Parts: sequence; C-alpha cells; structure tokens
Amino acid sequence: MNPVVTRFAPSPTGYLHAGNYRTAVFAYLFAKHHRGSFIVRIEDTDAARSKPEYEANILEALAWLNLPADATYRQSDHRARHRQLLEKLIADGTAYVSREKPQAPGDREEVIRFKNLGGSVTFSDVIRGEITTDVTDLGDFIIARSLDEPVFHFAVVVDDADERVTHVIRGGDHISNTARQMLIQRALGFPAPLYAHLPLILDSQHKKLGKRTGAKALTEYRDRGILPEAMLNYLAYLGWNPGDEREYLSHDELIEAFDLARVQKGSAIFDDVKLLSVNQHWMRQLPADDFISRGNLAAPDTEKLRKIVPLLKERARTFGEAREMLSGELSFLFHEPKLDKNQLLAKEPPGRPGTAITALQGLLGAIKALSEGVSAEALKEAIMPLANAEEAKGKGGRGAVLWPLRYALSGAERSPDPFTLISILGPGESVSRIQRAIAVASTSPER
RNA sequence: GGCCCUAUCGUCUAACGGUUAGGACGAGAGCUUUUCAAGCUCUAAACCCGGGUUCGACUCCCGGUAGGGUCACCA
Repeated sequence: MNPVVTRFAPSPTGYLHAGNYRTAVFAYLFAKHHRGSFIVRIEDTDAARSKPEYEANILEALAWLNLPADATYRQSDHRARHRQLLEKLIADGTAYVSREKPQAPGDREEVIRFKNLGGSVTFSDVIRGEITTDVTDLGDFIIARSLDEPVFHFAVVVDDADERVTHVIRGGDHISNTARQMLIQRALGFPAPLYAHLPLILDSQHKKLGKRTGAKALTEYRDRGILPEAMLNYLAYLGWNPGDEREYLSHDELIEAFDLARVQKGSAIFDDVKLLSVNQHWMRQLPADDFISRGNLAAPDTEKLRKIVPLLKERARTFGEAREMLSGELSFLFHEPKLDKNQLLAKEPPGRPGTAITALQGLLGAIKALSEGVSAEALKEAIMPLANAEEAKGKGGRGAVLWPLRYALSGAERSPDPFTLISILGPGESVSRIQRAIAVASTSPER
C-alpha cells in the first residue's frame, strides 16, 4: 500500500476564501490521519494573472492555520517536464498543434489540442460514488497555449502523477474537469489517483463562495482576532463531523478523527455567527498570559490587564472585540470615569433623598478594611449584608446601595458587578472613586 | 439551455429499515439576591413533494420540484 499523498493546489490569482481553505484542511487532515504527506502546489500556470502577493498571502494563511506542508513548490518549476510530455503527446499523435484564428484578446494563433476520441469516462468518487461523463462534446480541448505554457488540466495531471499523489481532494466544482484530466492521464500512461470531490461552501446567498460574493481572504479573520485553532475547528466541521457529539476538536484531535467517509455530500453555508462562538470557546481555553499575547492586548496597566482577562473571556467573541472593550466600554478600569449626578442617584428610593450618599459612606468603611488582592466572592460576602440591611428597610434597597456603588466605580450604566470591579481596581482606587462620587452626590443641584 | 451533483430545525449536522427524529450555533422564556455579560434550566424549530419496495421507511428505488456546480487559450 502506497503512502497517502494529498495536495492543495491553489492558484495565486487572488485571495483565497474560506471554502478554498476548507479544502486544504480536509486534504491535510486526511493525509496526516494516514501518516502520509501533504503537498502545497502553487498553480501559477497562468503567468499573466498570478501575483507574488497572492502567493505570499496563501502561504501565510496556511501557516497561520497550522497546516504545514511536507513540500511546497510552484507548478512553473516543472516547466521542462511539462514541455517534455507535451512533445511526447504530439509525437504520439494524441495531441497536435493547431493553427486557428484568435477569438478573444490574448488568444494565440497556435495552440496545442488533445485529440479527443470521444466516448465516456467513469470514475468512482470517494465521496459521491460513481460518476460518468460523456466526453464527446468536449471536443479537442486545449492542453497548452504553447510548449512552455501548459494549461491547468495538463499540468495538474503531470504533477499529480510525478508527486505520486494518491488522493486528489478538491472542490466539487472540479467534478466536470475530472473526465478530461483522466483522458490526458491515460494518454500519458499515468495511473489514476483516487478522487474526492468536496461539497462546496456557499455564502449566505447560497452561492458558491467567490471573489465577488463577499468572500474574504482568510487572513482577514486572523486580523479580526479569530484564533487559528477556532478557524481550523470550524472549517473542519463544515461538511464533516466526527460522528459523535463533540463540537470542539483540537488540531491533533481532528487528525485523529478525520475520515473522508463522513464527509457530507451536500454543500454547506458559511456561518460567521457560528464561527464566532467556536472562536469564543477557544479563546476561553487560553491561560491569561497567552490570552493577552495572542490577542495583542495592550493597556496602560499590565497588572490590571491580567485581572481583566476573565471579563474579556466572558464578553468578547474575538480579540478584535476584546481590544475594543479595553479602549471602550471597559476603559473606565484604567481611567477615572466622569460621573453624572443623576445617574448616581438614579436608584434612590422615592422620598428618601440622601440614601446614596449614606450608602457610599457606609461602603467606604467596609472597603477600607479590605486588603489588596481580595477576591470578588469575599467582597460580595462583605458588602451584601449592607445591601440586605437596606433591603430590609424597603423594596429596592439593595439597588439603592449596589447601584451607586457600581456607578461610582464605573461611571457606566452597564458594567461588570461592583464586587468584580473592586477586586480589579483594588481597595485604594475603589475608595478614591467612591469618595469622588460622594463629592459629586453632595453637589447642590444646578440650574 | 446541455451535462453533472445535492436535498433532516433559520444554520452546521446525528440517524446508516423499527428513535418521543438527537446535538451544536442562533432565537425565545425563566432562574441566578442592582445593571450588563457569563452561567444554569426550559421552550419553539426539520425529515422537499409524489409514487413504489417492505410487516415497517428520514433511511432503498423511480419520477417530480428546488438548489447548486460546470460548460475558457482561468484555475
């Protein structure tokens, strides 16, 4: 039994989208599951459209996704080999040089065509079973623009054979290409690899993901703060599942579990929202230091930032969101907030002015007694009795204590609970914020 | 249009002739002794249609319908 060899063969003529990378993921997982090798072949046969920046982006994305290749090369590196086999086919009479009138700009006056005898070609797709194509209406199709410019179909067949590729795992949009490629293959005397045509990934409009339907370069997800392990996990689960009810698999677990037999036949829609939830799961797995470094998080106070990580873990679905929170809704943790008197007093029971000030003063004493580093739970235990005592005086009393406290600390209508805030700010900072709030509350009404 | 492929909750999917059709994301509700978030509990939500085959079909076959792919001197 030959060792398994798969390949991912992108053309560097644009940024690749998630669907393309899903193909890479499957090819990689399948190869590694069978302890085989995974080849990345840059299909740059279209010299006019291929761009180094696209190639760089593809390689970058593959590295980010953690899909290391056992070999990486450009198809154009094999030009001599392609030429040699093209000449062979022409000598054989299975291909011929054809002089014709250019139909479109860029067309050559001389191309190389494959002599197609017609009939039908049948192959057994690993995922879809037997597929038969009538090859007659293909006519004598073009296999090269010149001896040094083979067309995709020809180069693919030669390279797959030379690289001993055992499983051609590619998108379902190649199904109709398979027959003509097999024709070339036979003419060249090469063995046929096994073909596995993956279902396509569709966008929210149910169209094939493509450059003009809003498909994004994968690196954009990275830049938004999506974790590669989350993207890998999500991509692997698009059109495949391990057969049990696990939802989150690591790189190694995916390799272990992957099986072409469980690949879906129908196409799937790429769902950003689901990706986000998978990402949040993997973000939450990260230790605080990794969370900060991998998320490129920065804040004025590093020590404080570490304490905020749990907050970020429960609120942010991407690191992009986490960064926004640090400079936005959670920025009050680093800078004293502006306080609005009306907000501060918003939960005072009707008819009992001054409760907020009294409550804050009472809390001051309790908080001063605390030491640095006390937990939110301990804080809660220390403070809740005060709130409960107030509740005993009337419904809503807890709010009368807790709201001004939380607002004094945060200056925000919405924020994490006050106990958590104090544990992050520390007793010293908390006390000074409360004192400021008392001062604001004591201000005589304006107007 | 020709050819090809596909078809389970809104989405990703489980089921491989016998289940109250399961899970996840999302949605809704409630509970968590202030707000937000998280968490927990609960709820709604699907077998495309029609014929067969069978004691019995989401599962097998045929037809229809719908969706998608492909018909390049791009890959």
